Amino acid sequence: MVETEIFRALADPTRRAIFERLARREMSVSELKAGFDVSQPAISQHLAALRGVGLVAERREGKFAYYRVDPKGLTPLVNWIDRYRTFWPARIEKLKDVLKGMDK
Amino acid sequence: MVETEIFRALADPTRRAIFERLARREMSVSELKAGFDVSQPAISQHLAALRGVGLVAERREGKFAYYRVDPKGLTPLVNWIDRYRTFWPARIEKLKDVLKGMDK
DNA sequence: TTTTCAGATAAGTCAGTACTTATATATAAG
DNA sequence: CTTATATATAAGTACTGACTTATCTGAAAA
Repeated sequence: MVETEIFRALADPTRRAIFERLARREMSVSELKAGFDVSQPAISQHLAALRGVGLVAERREGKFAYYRVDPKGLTPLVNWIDRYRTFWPARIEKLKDVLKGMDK
Repeated sequence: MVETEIFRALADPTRRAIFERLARREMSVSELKAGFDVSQPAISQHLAALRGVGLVAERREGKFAYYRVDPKGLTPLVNWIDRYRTFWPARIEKLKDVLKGMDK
C-alpha cells in the first residue's frame, strides 16, 4: 500500500527533517549531514528510504549526489486526506487539480 | 513532535484501516473487531493509540465503548503539508479556514 | 598511480512495536 | 449472587527499523 510507505517514511523525525531541509533547496549529502547529529551512512539510508517512496529525487554530478524533493511524492498523502473530505467541505477538491497541473 | 505521533499512528495499515472505518460511522469495539483478523486486545490497543494522538474520540455507554473520528485530529497533518505549499500555489490556504470553522 | 574525498553498502546491535494469550474490570442478564 | 458479555490492561514474544562502525566504489586531486 503506497500510503503506508509514505506515512512510514515521514513518521521518522530525522527523515522528515531531511525532507523539510530539501524542500528549501537541493543539497548534497555532505551538506545535509552538516545539519544533523547522525552518521553519514544514516543520512544515506534515510535518503534511500525517501527516494524509494518517491519523496525525493537524486541528481548525480561527479562524486557528488544532489537530492531534491519530488513534489509529486506528496500526492498520495494529499489524496488520502482528500478521501476524508466528508469531514469538511469540498474545498480540497482544488488540490488535486493543482497537483495535477504541477506535473511539469 | 505532534506530527511524528500522527504520522506514526497512521503508518500502521491496520490502524489506518480502523480510522477509515470509523470515518464512515461511529462503531463499538466489537463491531470494529468483526472487520479485522486480529484479536480484540489488538483492536483496543490500536484505538488507544489513535485516541492518544487525538485522531479518534470515545463515547462510553454502559458496557459498550463507541469510537468515532475526531475531525480536528487531522489538522496537524494538513498543516504540515500546508508548510510545503511553496511547491504548489496558495489554494491550500483555504484548508486552514475550513478546518477552523469545523471546530464545532 | 596513489591518495583523498563523497557517497553507498554490509553487518551487527538495540529499542520499539504490533501481536499474542491471560487476566482484570465493569456492566448487564439470569 | 452468579454468570455472561464488552472492553481494557498485563506480560511476553518476534519482528522491524534506526543507528553504529567497517568496508566498498568511484571520481577528483596530488
